Order: sequence, then structure tokens, then C-alpha cells
Amino acid sequence: MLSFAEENYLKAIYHLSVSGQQSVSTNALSEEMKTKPASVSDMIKKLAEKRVISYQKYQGVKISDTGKKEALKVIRKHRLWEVFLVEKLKFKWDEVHDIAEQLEHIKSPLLTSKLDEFLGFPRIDPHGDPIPDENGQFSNAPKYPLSEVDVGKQVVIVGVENSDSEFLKHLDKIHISLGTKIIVNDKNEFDGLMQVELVGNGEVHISSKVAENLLVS
Amino acid sequence: MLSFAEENYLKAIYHLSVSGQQSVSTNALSEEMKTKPASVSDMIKKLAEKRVISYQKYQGVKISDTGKKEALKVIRKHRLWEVFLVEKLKFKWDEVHDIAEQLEHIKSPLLTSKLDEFLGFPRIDPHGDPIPDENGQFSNAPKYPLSEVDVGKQVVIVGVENSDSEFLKHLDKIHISLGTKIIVNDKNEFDGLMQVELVGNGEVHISSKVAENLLVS
DNA sequence: GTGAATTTTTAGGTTTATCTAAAAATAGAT
DNA sequence: ATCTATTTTTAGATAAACCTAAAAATTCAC
Repeated sequence: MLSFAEENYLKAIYHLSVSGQQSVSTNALSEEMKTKPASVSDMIKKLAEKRVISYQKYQGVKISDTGKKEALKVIRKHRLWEVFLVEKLKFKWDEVHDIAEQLEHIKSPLLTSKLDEFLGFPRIDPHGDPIPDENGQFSNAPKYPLSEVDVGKQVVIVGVENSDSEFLKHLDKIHISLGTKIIVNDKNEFDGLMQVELVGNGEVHISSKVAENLLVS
Repeated sequence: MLSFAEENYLKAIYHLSVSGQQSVSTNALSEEMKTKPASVSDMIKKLAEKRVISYQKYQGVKISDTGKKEALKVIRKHRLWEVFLVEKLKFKWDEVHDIAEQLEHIKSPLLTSKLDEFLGFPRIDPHGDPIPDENGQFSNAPKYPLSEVDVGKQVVIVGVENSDSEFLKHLDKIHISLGTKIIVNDKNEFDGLMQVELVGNGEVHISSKVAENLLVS
């Protein structure tokens, strides 16, 4: 049985493994977890003993198959609860992350599967991220940052790279949400500032900072 | 901000205060919490520092007004989540206690009030216990153990004194649930064994052990 | 390939929540 | 009212999850 702290570390290791090297450094992990590297060293020893990661001193950690399964269980719960909060309790998409961070640690496989059923077996969460099934399987349709789309192309918003409340509220303000269709009208060479058309809903300017965190397909 | 452990102690102190003396002994608390008296001594010092109880050495503890408010917040969440689990996720009433013990510690007042609204502002939980409102107010209609009802009287089941799964499953087996109307046909002087008629649904025998834990009005 | 910079680990300390064993205070019985 | 039994508290330990400071290993630059 993993503690809350252990689950959070494992989740971070999983995310860093997927989005970067398969080997995760102590420093990267300490930054992700907002703890000191020394604390990470302590924790990874415990996680290695529990066989959810493998680890050789000074060589970073690698998540194991059982570790991946455990991480995906937590991620599944996090995303199901986010769907619940938005679809059923009418939270806005920028309000749900912190609450789901708490709910994801509730331990009851039956609760998770009944929640899944209650929600109609959703496949993506309110930020466009895929929800793993009981076996940890999920569909991973390719997504690209809007910043990489060429001028003239039409794309659909399918996700966000980060779920910070400030970022999401900004998207609301410029009328961008999941499913929004946009056409890139112009992209500035110097600073990456984009002009995009919200199909049938006017034109907006999108900074490179925002464009890098907006995922399209 | 109270920790999970502190919330659990406070809840136990509240329950013991309501159902017994206003002053709660270290031993009673250690039994309720399934910890050693020495651990209780440690904890009540912390709770007294946080002003949620008052405490004089060797004299037991008394819950304060702020303590009562905090306890009722936790109890409110526990009971709302139980309603959610039974009404929305179709759990049986004997399955929800342990899950609600986890969910009751989720910290988000907005979540609690939105859940309350989603559930239609329920006033009692699946075991017949009243749900406090945001201000800690709740209706406390008087309830008596079935064991104290006289022969010939008709009453309605409105609650259970304990929520142990085994007890609740037994009630299911003998077709007793909240709202069931019963008439006491016979009560044995020696062992308290009762014969009761489930109005329009036959007759069952109820041991004193069960009758003491069944609340009626 | 050696020395400096960086990363990682170790050593030792803190807080929270528990424990056991022993000491102190209270309560009960005659 | 005193002596015994019970209750409660204190003292000292442990495990989890963090910290700081210092030591060790690795990496990078030239």
C-alpha cells in the first residue's frame, strides 16, 4: 500500500518519464515535487524497496511495470474526479485541479469503477487528457502545440499542456475551449505572436507562451 | 488547519460528548480511536493548543464551540458523501462507511456546498442520521431504540445506532430498512427477543442485540 | 585527463502520530 | 482515612516525510 506522498512521487516520476527521458534525475524530481533533492533521495530509496521504481545511486530512477500501473491508477482517479467535478458539480475547468489532487488518493477500487460508470465511461478529462481504463490502457491521439502549426492551417483545440488556473482563465477570456476550431492567420517570426481565427467567432492574438501550452490536432 | 488525525479525534470527542457526559475521558477516547491512552494524552494537548477542546490534566476533555463547529463540518461531509455513494453511485448502505471516512477529510468548502446542492440538500444520510447544514444546524427528531417500544405499538424505522456492515446486512436479510413500518407483537421478558410485524410483509424475530441498535419514532 | 562546477547522497535534525514502560494522580473500598 | 486499583500522564522510541549542511560522485570544460 502506497502512502499519499509515495503516490505523488510516483505520479511525478511517471509524468517525467513520459514527457522526457525514461530515466528521471533527482533534481528534476525535486523541482517537480517542490521538495529538496535530499528529500527525493530519501523517498526514492523507499520506492525502490517497494519495487515501483528501479534505481542505482547517482543514475536517476526508472519506473517499473508495477510502478507504472500504480501511477496510472492514481492518474485515472484524478481525471475521473475532474470529470465529475465539471460535469456533475458544475465546477469550471480551472477550479478542479487542486480538489482532484486530494480525491485521487481515495482508496477504493469499487468506488473508482462505480464513478467511471456513473460518468458514462468518459475517455478524456476536462483538460483533454485521456483517462486510463481499469487496466491502465488509454488512447493517446497525437497532439501538437499550437505554436508549431503553420500559417494557413486549420486545427482543433484538444488539450492544454498545463492546468494552472491563471492559464485556463485566460483561455476562457479569449473564448478558447476544448473543441474550438481555429485557423492560423499569421505567425510573427520574431516573438512567435500568432493571429488566429476562431472559426465563426472573430480573431484573437495568441502569445507564444500561450501557443506552446495549447494542444491541437 | 486540522490534520486528518486531529479531525478524527475531534469527531470522536464530539460523538462521545453528545451520547454521554460532556466531559470525555482519555480512556473512552482511546477505546473509540483504537489507540493507546498515551497517544490520546499527546493528541489532546495539541487539540487544546488549537483551542478546539478545553482540557485540565486528569479531568478529561470538553469540546469547545469552535471544536464543535469543526467536528460538524467533518460529519456533514461524511454524511453528504454517504448520500452520494448510495443515491448516485448505487452503493449499498453497508458499503459506504469506510469510503466516507476517507472522503470526509477532503478540504474544499466549495466542493461541499456544490455536492450538497447536487444531492438536492438531503437532510438525512442513508443510516437515518441528520446532515448538518453549512452552519452546523440540523434537525434532531427524537429516536428510541426498538427495544424500548411496548408490545402493540406501531413505529417506523428511522435510524441505526451503529453502521457496521454485518449489522446492516442482517437488516437487509430480514427486510428492514429506513421507513419500514413495524408493529411489536411480542416481547420476551427473559431475553428481550421480539416478534414484530413488518406491516404488509410478514413477521420476523428480532434479538435484543438488534433491537437495541434499531432506532424508531 | 584534470580541475571546477554540478548533482546526488549522507548525516543529522524536526514534526506528526503512534507505541511501551514507568511514574503520578485520582477514585474506590473497607 | 488509608490502601489499592484504575486512570492518566510522562519519558523515551519509532517511522514517515520533510529539512540543512556537508561529503561524495559525476559531468563538463578546456
